Amino acid sequence: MTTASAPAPARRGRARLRLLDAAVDLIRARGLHATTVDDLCSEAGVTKGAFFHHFETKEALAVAAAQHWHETTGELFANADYHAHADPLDRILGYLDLRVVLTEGTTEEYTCLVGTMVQEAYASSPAVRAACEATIFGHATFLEPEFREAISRHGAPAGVTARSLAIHTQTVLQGAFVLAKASGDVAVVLDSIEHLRRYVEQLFRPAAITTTATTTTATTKE
Amino acid sequence: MTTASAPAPARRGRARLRLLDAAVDLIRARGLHATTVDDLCSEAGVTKGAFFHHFETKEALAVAAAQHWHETTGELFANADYHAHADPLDRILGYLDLRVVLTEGTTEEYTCLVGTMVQEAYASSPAVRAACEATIFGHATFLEPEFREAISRHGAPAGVTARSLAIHTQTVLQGAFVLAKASGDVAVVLDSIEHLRRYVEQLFRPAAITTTATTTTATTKE
DNA sequence: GGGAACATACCGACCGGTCGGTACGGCGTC
DNA sequence: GACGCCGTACCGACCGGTCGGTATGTTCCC
Repeated sequence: MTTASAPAPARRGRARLRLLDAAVDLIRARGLHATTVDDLCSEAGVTKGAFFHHFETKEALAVAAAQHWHETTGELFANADYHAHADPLDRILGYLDLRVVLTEGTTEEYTCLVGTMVQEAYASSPAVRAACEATIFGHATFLEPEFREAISRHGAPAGVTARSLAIHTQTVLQGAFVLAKASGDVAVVLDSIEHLRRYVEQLFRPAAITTTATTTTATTKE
Repeated sequence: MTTASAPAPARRGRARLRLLDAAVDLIRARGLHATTVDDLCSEAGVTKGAFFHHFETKEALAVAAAQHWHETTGELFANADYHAHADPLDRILGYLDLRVVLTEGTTEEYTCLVGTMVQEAYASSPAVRAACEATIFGHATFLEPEFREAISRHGAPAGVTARSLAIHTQTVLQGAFVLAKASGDVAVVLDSIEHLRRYVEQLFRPAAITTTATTTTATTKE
């Protein structure tokens, strides 16, 4: 067999990654408990033997999937081009714009793996809970410097900290995913991001928001 | 055995309600799929025969539990005394104060049943999803008149509707529950409610918020 | 006495996990 | 450079237990 030829699928050595990708897809759609090991194996195109060769238990796969999710999504946001803005507020709004773009596709495609998993596992699996916590709050930490710089540049009301704002951003997104799953409509995500954007702008650029204004920026429906 | 004496628990005739209460407790702690019918029966102190006498399937119990949750929590908010405020903004802030008070207890005691269930069931069970949607958005509808009156009295930026604000309030709460489960700390709920309160105040009473002020209202930690 | 409200025993499917075995690639040896 | 060797990756049949659901009583109340 050739060493680096193109068309050969080279299946061997990829079972772990295929299982992690399958886990991200299936768990987001069905939840952790409803996703069986056999489901994951058939979705990944591997056998049960391969599964338990790479992961000691199903719980261990869930932990690894959370880390995998953290790495892949972290890479996505780290490479985004909204970081180019000079004003930290523009970077924050650019982040929210990116979150809007990322709502393309079906519900199970744009919602968050760890937000789904932690609701099921927070009380039953300390390892999964900790992995989800690390992912969510790690992402908040990633966003924190932008808020810190925005506060030092534009000021902020008493009690408003960069960390708290970064976490609140994740709160709004996770909550929006819950309501999107309940309604089957992505519009609620876009609406809540819009409210969050308005809150941030009011905090750091209060002149831009005019109460009872007639500015034609209504993109949300209803 | 006496017919209607006081200390007798009068167990007969209450299996359905006991099962619904058990479902609220167990599903919030373990999730829907991880909660078995046997778990529910032993928690409720009834047998499997009673379970399937009252509910055709486990899914039917989940739907009924969502409705039961809707009724009991709806009663709680309908009877709350924040409705006495004359200014609709005060009623909204009073609602948020009540949500803060309701975070007493453990995580599984203050989090939301339907927010937990819908994450697992939105794709697999249309009936459960619809029941959760009705509960969440029904509660938003309950809150909507306050925002409508606040807008008509105080004005609002373009694109800000009463329904969207009521839904956004539920978004923040549901998201806060997700992060509270991930961190095991209720503080994130209080912090996000504080941000939401600040957003609402900025919308309807902008003079109250002073950027870079030194007002000593810092109740959140960190 | 008849029907609603339970209780008890049980079933078949399924699920997480095990285990003996196989395919493959690299590496030292002569 | 062919060969033997070994460790890793992977296979798939199988097992013990669990789960949702059923069938068949039994009890209570009108």
